[in-house]
Amino acid sequence: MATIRDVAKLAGVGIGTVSRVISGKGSVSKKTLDKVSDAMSALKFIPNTSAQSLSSKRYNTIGLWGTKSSGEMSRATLTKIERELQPFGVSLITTDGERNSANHPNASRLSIDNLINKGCDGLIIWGADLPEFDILQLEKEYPNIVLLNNKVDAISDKSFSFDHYQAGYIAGQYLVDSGHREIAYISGWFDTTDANERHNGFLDALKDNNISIHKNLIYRGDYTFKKGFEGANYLFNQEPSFTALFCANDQSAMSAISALSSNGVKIPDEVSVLGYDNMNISSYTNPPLTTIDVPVQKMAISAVRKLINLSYGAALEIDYDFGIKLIERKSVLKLNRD
Amino acid sequence: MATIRDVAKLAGVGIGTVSRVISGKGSVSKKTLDKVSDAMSALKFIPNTSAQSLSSKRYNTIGLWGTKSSGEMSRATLTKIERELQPFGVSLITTDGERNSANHPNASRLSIDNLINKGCDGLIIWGADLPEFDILQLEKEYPNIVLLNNKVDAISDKSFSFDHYQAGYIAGQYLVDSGHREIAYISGWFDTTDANERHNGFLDALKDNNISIHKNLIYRGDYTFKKGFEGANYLFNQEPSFTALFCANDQSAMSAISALSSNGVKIPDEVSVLGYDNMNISSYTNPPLTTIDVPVQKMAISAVRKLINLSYGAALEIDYDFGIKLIERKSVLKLNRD
DNA sequence: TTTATAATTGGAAACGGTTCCATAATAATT
DNA sequence: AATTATTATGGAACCGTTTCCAATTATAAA
Repeated sequence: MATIRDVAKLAGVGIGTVSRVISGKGSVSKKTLDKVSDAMSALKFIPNTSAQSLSSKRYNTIGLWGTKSSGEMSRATLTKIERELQPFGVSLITTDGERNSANHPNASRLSIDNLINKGCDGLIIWGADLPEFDILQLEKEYPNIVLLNNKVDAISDKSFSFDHYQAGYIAGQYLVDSGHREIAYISGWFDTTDANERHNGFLDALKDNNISIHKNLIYRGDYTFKKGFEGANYLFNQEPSFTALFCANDQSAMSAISALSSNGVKIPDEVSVLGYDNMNISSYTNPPLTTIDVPVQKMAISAVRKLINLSYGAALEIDYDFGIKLIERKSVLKLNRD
Repeated sequence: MATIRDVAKLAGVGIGTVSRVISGKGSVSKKTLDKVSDAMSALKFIPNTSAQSLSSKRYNTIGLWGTKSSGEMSRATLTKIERELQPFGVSLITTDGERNSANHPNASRLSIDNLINKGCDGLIIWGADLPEFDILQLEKEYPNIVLLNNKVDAISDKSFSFDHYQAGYIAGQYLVDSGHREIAYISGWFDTTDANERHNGFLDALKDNNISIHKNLIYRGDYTFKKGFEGANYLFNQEPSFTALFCANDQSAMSAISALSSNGVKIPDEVSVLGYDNMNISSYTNPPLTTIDVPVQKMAISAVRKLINLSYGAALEIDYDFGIKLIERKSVLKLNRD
């Protein structure tokens, strides 16, 4: 591997000049620039990143910290993030982070520190696993962070999240507006704030309409296909019966539809199903799934852009507004249409 | 940030000793080890990775190179890979690689070089985008690579792939054995070798049974839900009719089932559907999907382990055998059972 | 006790860049 | 032409480790 000194020698210039050529900063005359460029390609010179980072303290890397429970981030979203980074020559280092637990009360922070120590110029904290206090603490020590799918008011400019309460509310209201009164519900986990908000929003909408869900018609799921399937089978055998089913995410909604259908239930004629997320696949279920659109990719993109501004002093435009959209397809029947 | 010299001074030892403590290599007496450890934690010392890499030429990072067309690698698989790496203190850097094209005949190699220059000890080349010649060339210059979902005979010990030809064959044979003669087919893209192998295997199985697919019953898909849906609708309107449909992956199979069902076609009674991949969701379709299991995660894990051996001189056991399994669920009807 | 052997230790040199400052070459101004 | 401002340039010092070797100390053998 050729070094900057080899290049300097071959080009007949000093190492400072070569460095200036590499970085494009500082002034170099056209003539020397050519000489150096030639030498660089003759030697197939490639700057050593470790040396660069060591002396400049810039790592050209950002870290993505998230846990299994951060939610479904598809490869596609990851790719979008990488695409934003690429023009800046920055790469992405991903981690499967730890959650805090009884035995490891600050496992999360430790795994974050680990990531930072790998050499990151900034961090995307994805999901709402980390207690707010810890986030604020972290942000104080290490300001180049950005929250994805989580909101902390004190650093709302670094938060890229979605109003899950409002979205849950809209979901509930939509079922009511469609004339449904007997409503069943397959929930998700309740270990993150966004899950709780969605839950509360949904329930509040019903409450505001003087509707309550019969306790037999609530099934505690975990966002998986499996629990959606099992949940729907469970609910199918419960009393009272119901005309609509809200699922905390599309995955459970899809498998709930399958379960219900295979029990001979006609959807939406006999039971309406409302999902949440708007996954790729949701347009291709039978019937196509009516669902709340959660624009993860948009949020992710905004988050990285903000992080780029923060970490590299760029001035990219940032979008903070992720409107709530209910995508009407065919899985919810309007009972009051006749 | 405390440096190794700060630690050395506080502990009253030389920097070499501190370095030995950090790495755990070389001998250090119990007493000094304690002194140094104390000093390290007192100063919250954390070794600087850039400096370490610069002088040791070890980066503790491996790169994952793949393109959109590499196939569906879920976040779950990525996580599995990270989990294998974690015990070695190695992290993963992912890239959305470029494919070669007319204007950029060696875009792939360039983006790979880019990744290498970021400082990787090894590389996972995921998918079969890269021409075999380029792979061999790359492997010569940079032996720490491993192929995932691709096979190059000359470096079969570094190839972790699945016998797609055989699997395709088994799929075809299964439909025939189940008594199907009128078979339709939604293919995938044909731009990677594995896609072609699967295709050939499937067709050869039919040929060996003297069955040919009517040209109207072949739909060229692209592995997406969308094309699966459109394809099934297309085929539904074709003559002649068919009793079985093979889809090149589960995604298209799922949406094909939806499309067929919404046209009133009973599955599997009227049309059997066979998928390929065995995704998470495939057990929860209606009916549950019969499909070929492609153990991506297993393959990925073996690949990383091999790469760890290669890059860090470990001696992990490697599994090269990824058996082909056809998962019988409910979407294929046995016509000859009566 | 003496000698041979092994374990421990310190620190200079090297890794390959960036930064910064002194100096040289040019250009602009008077 | 002399002076001043600007642009170019070289290279020492530094970033924070690892590596290696010489020197020291402890241990075992004679």
